[in-house]
Amino acid sequence: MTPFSETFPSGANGDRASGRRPTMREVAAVAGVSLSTVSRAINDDPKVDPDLAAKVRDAVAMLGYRRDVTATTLRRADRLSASIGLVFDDVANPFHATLHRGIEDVARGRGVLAFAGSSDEDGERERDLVHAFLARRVDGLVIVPAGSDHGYLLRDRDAGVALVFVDRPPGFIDADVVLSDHAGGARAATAHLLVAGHRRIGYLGDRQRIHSAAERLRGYSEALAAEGVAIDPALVRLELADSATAAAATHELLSGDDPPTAVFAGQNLITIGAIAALRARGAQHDVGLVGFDDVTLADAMDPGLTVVAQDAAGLGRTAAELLFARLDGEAGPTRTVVLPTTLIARGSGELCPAVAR
Amino acid sequence: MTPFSETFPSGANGDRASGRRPTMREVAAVAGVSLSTVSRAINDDPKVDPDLAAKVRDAVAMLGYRRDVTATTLRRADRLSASIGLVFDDVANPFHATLHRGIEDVARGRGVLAFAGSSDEDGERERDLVHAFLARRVDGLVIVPAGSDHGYLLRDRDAGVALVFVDRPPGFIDADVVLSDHAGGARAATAHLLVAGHRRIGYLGDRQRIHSAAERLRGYSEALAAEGVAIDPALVRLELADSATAAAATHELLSGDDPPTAVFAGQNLITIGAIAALRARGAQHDVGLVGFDDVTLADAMDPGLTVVAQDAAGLGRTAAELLFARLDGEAGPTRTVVLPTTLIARGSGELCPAVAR
DNA sequence: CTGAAAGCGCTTACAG
DNA sequence: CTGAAAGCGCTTACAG
Repeated sequence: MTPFSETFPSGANGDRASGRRPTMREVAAVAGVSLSTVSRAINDDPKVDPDLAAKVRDAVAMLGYRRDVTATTLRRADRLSASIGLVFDDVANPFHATLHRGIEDVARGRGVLAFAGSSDEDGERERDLVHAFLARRVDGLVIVPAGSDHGYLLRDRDAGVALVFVDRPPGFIDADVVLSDHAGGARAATAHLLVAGHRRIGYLGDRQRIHSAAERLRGYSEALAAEGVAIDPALVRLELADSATAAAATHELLSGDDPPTAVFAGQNLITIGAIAALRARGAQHDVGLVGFDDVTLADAMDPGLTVVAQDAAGLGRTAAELLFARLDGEAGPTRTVVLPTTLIARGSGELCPAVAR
Repeated sequence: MTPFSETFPSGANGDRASGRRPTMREVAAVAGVSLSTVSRAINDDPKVDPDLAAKVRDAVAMLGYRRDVTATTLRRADRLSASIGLVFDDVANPFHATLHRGIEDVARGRGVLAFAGSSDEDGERERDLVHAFLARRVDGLVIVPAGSDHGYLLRDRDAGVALVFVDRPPGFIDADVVLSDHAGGARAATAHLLVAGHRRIGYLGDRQRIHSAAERLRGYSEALAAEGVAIDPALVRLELADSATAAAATHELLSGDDPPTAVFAGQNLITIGAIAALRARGAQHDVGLVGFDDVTLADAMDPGLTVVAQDAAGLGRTAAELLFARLDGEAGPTRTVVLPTTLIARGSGELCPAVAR
């Protein structure tokens, strides 16, 4: 920006900068000590003479010096970068964003910063992201797995990269895992509807290749079996990936010969689709509904929406704690932590079956 | 993990790793060429002999070599790290998370990765985060400003760090800014209620020190003035920071002598509080309501929630585009881009004032 | 306790 | 077109 900037004709972007960051060498010159002493002082080495440390502190303040962590990482014996990488389905998805925050809260306490990226549930994008993180020397990775084979991480795990998988287990690699109790939550939701007197309970599920979706279907089935209620395949609709499909499936279920008196929606978007269908039919006060995953405004609905809520922030915090334990040198066998879900009754799950059906 | 790991007694974490990542030097040895040639081949330098390039490619594949971007950054003339830093109020906040995704989508196209962090609307945390990002040599920063003085960034801007502020303008620094048309959106919301016949329109606003909140109040005032409706201070409640406070303020407004026939809620959480209050009074079909910012399930409410929606993903994409334009060397004066909002009518904003009031 | 020197993994003038 | 050498900003044995 200054007229003299063209006196630095180095790289293509060489003239982007009109200033420079001060280096440790310059701090040493100003403080009148050696580079080694500056490094030690900045790293709070207790062996540094207090007077020299003060001189360094002054020089740092005067120059506005800030350490270059990338250079530090390159030279340190442990090669730690104080950075981690996070792979989500989508950073904008509320569940994943809350997970993100849980991880951040724990990382912040250790001065660790997080790269974040979205796989869009594509295994190849997951791997690309992971490789991009590793190229930037992250100390560890928290991954919501999209792909089904994580063998590509074996070499890096053996090189010391800490690894934690969240929400779904990884494939072909042994690593720490943090999960919600999907089956237990689905069991609780279904049992809740059974207690209200429902016997014909529809199930709307996501793609079964997704671990959590398969687990939730299992929970639904187990709860019915526990009460001796036979599973009617006509009441089960799977592979629903968005709200529109879920709404259509709901309409189909309710238009059948012997329709369900209640519906369990196996996921956020599915719940939204089910609500839309129920409202379109004016049936929201007649058909019971429990959804998996909580939603904003759930208690402002009419009736309020009963859900099974996951502790997304808790999943994130737990994942980060496992990750840092590994970085701290914990060497035991890998662990799988399962966090409980919570049923929140708000009205839609407490509707009783219509008498004259 | 191997029994021999204690033969590396270097750092505290020195025995964490049982393997090592291959270096460029090892690739050179395997390929039988010099380090320089490997570097050139990996950087797709067209001057490298195709035969040698092929040898390098093979060695890279055989060793599973991946470049260390931090070392690259240290040595490159332009010092670019292909990383940027993002500061949000809260990565878990839906508006910010969507902003995040918009930025990611543009950055991904350039092979750039993003660090993300939450300021919790605390200026000091914002600055700490920014400094932590800069210590990791980010090329640029996208900041939703929490603090009011960003002079601390002047030196870094002059050193070539690209800077874009989103959602609110920065203080004491000249930089590119991307904003929603908060005043215009609020004007449209208020005008929409005026058209429905409302003359007594309550306003529920956030803390006025927040730029967007002040702008929204301005839009409300201007719309009333344009129709010759005097502003009644008794109908305006400001400094509402959460849903509970907003609900209480709504109750107060509606319990007054000459209550409003409609309410404009100046923000997400405020809207949720207003809905809760209206429902608690059974007034949701009588009192008009428009909220600023869209919400999940808004169309599943009864009545559907009319809102003024921001284009959060568009704000993010625009911010990233401005950032990369600067990194590409664009040197012109700083720009402020204002993105329009959209009014989405769903029912609550189209209720007419009760006749006998 | 302090400093001079080596070197982390790369890129890039500089010769050839 | 290729290689040997210097050096980015740091940390860390090694002497003193």
